[in-house]
Amino acid sequence: MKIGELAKRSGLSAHTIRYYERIGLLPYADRDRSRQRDYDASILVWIEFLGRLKTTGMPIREMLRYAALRARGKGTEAERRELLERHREHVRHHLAELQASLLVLDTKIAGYAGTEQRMMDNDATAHQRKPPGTR
Amino acid sequence: MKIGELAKRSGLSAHTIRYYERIGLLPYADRDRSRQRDYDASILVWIEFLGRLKTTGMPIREMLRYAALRARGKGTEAERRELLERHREHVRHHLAELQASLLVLDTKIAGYAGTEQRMMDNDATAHQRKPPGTR
DNA sequence: TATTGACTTCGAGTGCGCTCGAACCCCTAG
DNA sequence: CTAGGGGTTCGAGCGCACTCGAAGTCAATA
Repeated sequence: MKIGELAKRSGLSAHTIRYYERIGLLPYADRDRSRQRDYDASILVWIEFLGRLKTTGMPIREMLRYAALRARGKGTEAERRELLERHREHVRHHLAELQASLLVLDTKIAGYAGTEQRMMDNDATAHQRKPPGTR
Repeated sequence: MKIGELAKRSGLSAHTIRYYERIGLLPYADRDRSRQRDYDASILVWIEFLGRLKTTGMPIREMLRYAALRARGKGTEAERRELLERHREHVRHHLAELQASLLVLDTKIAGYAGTEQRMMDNDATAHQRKPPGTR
């Protein structure tokens, strides 16, 4: 598979794939006789996993640490697991925050729904202090 | 309340507060006789809500649209509600993705836990195609 | 043989959301 | 009266994760 095909299949752009290889997120790809990258389908599994890490907010720095351990192969399993477990905690935390904020959003929206015809003004522009005497 | 105090209470830096005012996320603050910003505690409510929007991934551009409607005051409730409802959909979507990825993470971690002494190698470095003849 | 189009490397540019430093001002306490 | 510790404006710089363009190579097709 050449880079264009992999781009289509992975959803990454060819530019991004080269960038990922450059920084070490993707292993250096074999080249064919004309120096073009030639991929095995198995790379898609790795790219998809990277996508999961990205979706869950892992910075590239951290992915690189994981990728490096992975490239070193056997004997790094415990470290990889720890890295992933730490990350999982971040994700759980973020998830909880998101859920809490979603509730706030729901409340706010419900407030607007109530305002629709009643104009209860739950959200006035009343930040500028104007106690008698100021200004 | 001066900017330093507000910074402490809101968790934003004074630099960030000024930046937010500059771009229009925070209303232009009244100044005292020596041209220093003087805040009413009610601004904290708004900052906290901005934090929710930020936590849930709303870009500043969008927050600005909301802030502008809010500043216009009455008559913009329906628009504000719509904006928030659209955002809520984004959040729900993101939440779902996060949950799915969390499951993947769990599975992966469980795989490593199993590998701990057994070395099942669920994650080999086998991307470089090497069918007999290549290279 | 000529053209087409996907590939190559390299380095510069982009958008986002801050973050910081410089140079200056003003009030209060010692 | 002086020193300190706030504050002010302004514009430049930063870290992240791409994204793009230029200039060139290569192989398959008309």
